[in-house]
This record gives sequence, C-alpha cells and structure tokens, in this order.
Amino acid sequence: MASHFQLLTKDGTGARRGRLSTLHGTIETPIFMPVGTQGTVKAVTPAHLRDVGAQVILGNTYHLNLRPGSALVRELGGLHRFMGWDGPILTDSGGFQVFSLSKLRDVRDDGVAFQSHLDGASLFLGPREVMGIQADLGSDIAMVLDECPPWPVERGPCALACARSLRWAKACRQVAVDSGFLASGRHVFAIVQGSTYDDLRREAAEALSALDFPGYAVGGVSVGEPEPEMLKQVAATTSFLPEDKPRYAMGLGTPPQLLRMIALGVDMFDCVLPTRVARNGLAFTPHGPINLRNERFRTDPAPVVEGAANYTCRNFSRAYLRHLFLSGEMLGGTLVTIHNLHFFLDLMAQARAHIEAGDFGSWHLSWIRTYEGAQA
RNA sequence: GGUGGAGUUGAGCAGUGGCCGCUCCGGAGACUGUAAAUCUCCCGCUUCACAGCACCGUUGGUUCGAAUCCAACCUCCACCA
Repeated sequence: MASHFQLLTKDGTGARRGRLSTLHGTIETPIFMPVGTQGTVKAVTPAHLRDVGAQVILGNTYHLNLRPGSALVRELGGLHRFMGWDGPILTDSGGFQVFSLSKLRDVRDDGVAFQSHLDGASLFLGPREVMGIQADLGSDIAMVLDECPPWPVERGPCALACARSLRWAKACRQVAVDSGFLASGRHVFAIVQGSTYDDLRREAAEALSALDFPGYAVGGVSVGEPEPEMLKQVAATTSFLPEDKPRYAMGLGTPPQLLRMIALGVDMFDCVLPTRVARNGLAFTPHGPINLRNERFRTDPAPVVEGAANYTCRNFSRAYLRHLFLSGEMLGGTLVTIHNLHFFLDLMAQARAHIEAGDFGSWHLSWIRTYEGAQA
C-alpha cells in the first residue's frame, strides 16, 4: 500500500517538495493552511478559498465542540458538508487553547478542564474526548491533545508538559486505532513540545517518532517568543523527526518565517496572521506589509499588488480599500483576506516551483531581502 | 418686538468656583495552532516635553483663583405677537 506521504524532492537547503493524500484530496507541500476555527475562514466563502488556491483548511475542536457541538455537526453530515468545503480539513485539538485560554482552564493528568469562554460551562477535553470530537467533525487530519506551555517557561513545568503531551499522544493514537479512525484513511499528527529546551524537544521528537504517527507537528511556538528563538526551536525539532512523514509548524508565520522554515524542512503551516490582519486593514506585498488605512493611500489608484492574480487586485484600488476600512464596511475585510490568503498561497506555490527547480536556497534569500528591504 | 433656551479649541455632548472630560470623525501602531471585522496610542499651540502657553460667543466685572458667579452686548433656535 502506497504511503500517504510522498517526498518528491529535497533541496540542498533542506527544503522538501512533497505530496500528502487525504480522503478529501491531495495536498502539495510545502503548503499554507488558512485557519477556520469556527467552521469558517473568517470573511471569505469556500468559493473564495478555492479561488485563492487553498488546498486544506483548519477547524478547531474546542470551539466547534462548544458551538454548535460536534454531535450536531455529525448529524448534519460532518464539518465538510456543514461548512460547504469539500477539500481536506485539519482540526486542531484544543491544545492551543491551553495556552490562549490559560485563565479558563485547569490542566490535569487525564486532560484539560475548560470553563467555556462563551458561558462559563465546564468542558473536559481528554484524549478520548478530543479524538471523538474530531471523528464527529470528520477531520482528515486530527491533532493529538497537547499541552502548549507559555513563553518563557521554566524547565520543570516544561518537562511535565512534555511528559503529559507524550502520554496524551499515545492515548490519542490508541483511540484512533481502536475506533478505526486511522484505518479509514484519516491521519493523526503528533505534536512536539519542549519550548526553548533543545534536549526536551529532541527527547519528545524521538519518543513520538517511535510511535509511527502519520505526521508530526512543532508545537509551543507562536506563543510570544522572539523570532530567532522561534526558528531555533523549529530547527531543534525538525532534525529529529522522520524524513518520510509530513512536518507541520503550528501557528506560523510571517512570509519570511515561512520561507526560512521551509529551508528547515517544514512542509505545512497554519497561521491566523493573513486573515486577522486583513480584517484590520493590513495587506501583504512583495515589499512588505502595507496598512491600507494610511492616509498615503487616499488617492492611490493602484491595486494592492500590481499584477497579482487575485480577485481583489484585479478589480480594486488601494484608495477604494482604504475607503471601505475607514467606512467600517465589511467588504474591506473580505477583499483583503482574499488578497492576503492568495499572497501566502502563491508564495507557497513559488516555493514549491523553486524547490523543484533546485534554486530554492538563493531564491528564498533574495525574496526575503526584497520583502524586508523597501517600502511598497 | 416679547418670552424661553443655547453658544466648550473638526462634529456631537458632559462639565455651577481650584482636579479626570466622554463619544464620534481624523492620524498612527499592534496583531503569528483566532475569546480579535479587535485592541492601543495621538488628536489647541510651542524646538512635541513628567515643560510652557492658550481656549469654553464678545467685552467688562467679582474673586487668591472663573467655562462655572455678575453685567452688558453678539449670534443661533423655539414659541408668542
């Protein structure tokens, strides 16, 4: 039986060109995955997502289980049908909410007791619950439950979080085996924690690798650490992950960070950055981000990026987008989200082409120079 | 002509003797497995400062001190002739 992941090419830098099969389609890597926490990538429709080249999107166990509830989603045909997206869906386990909702949860050895941020109701998420919910949602790639520690964190608590995360990963995998989740062609990815402690990351990566998961993620980044620290942690993790499995850096990153991590051998990324900042008027360009609310764009007839092949840049000026944001019109968020997602996804397409062409190393450095050099 | 009400540094308002003004508009920044179409800062002037100087329709007065109290006047609004 063919593996679900094919490593097609490896560049001299460590960059990988791969192909990941799922029940809802094939994913060409490296890839960026738009985040759709609550069963929607905020401000855009599935048609927009297809149009900008999205291959796989995210959903969230914690949020969807609170509302509308995983049982309802299952009854209505699963998350794909519920939200009208028939491509692959990766679901996060709720492990990140251990970090982001740290005031509303209690981490125990058997799982995490949350107090709902919506109405205060109690909600327990252990390995069994998390895998059950992700099965109900019909996830193509389920993430194991993990404990995402904050930054900075002392070594002691970090080691404990790693130990717990390892136990939960084993338990999640067992549930996925017993329930037939894995046998049905769905995947479960493990998550490596360890914060800034290289030896803890190595230990976690090796222990999880021994369990033969279909994929591996770098967790515990994008929690407020400085960029060099973040890249160091990713590098300290990927070196100890199996070559023949997809690697996913969770919650990252900016365009230059994505390219640098591709060079570190990462295949998959997700980040709220392009969609969140889009709703706040920030658009990405090859020369760095621009804030469309700025007065300097008041009369600017140019598109966000000249010649960009997305609906927003083909049809609207910076001056119009500025007008939408100053007027508080929701279309502004939609149009810039379309642009930003296309920008990220097109960057990944370029990266894939350059890995295939064998010049990713020089190309990505030059791209980053342009991005960080001049003003748009 | 009469009576009543109102004038607060872009707009709308609060402010009845000394000390925060508030909301918009406008300017800028932040945002990284989404408690975010959100949040923060600035928004009279000065070599942009924990400094100085203004300003509350106008003029004058009372007072140690006035947007605030007094007088006259100006403008606007409502109603009555």
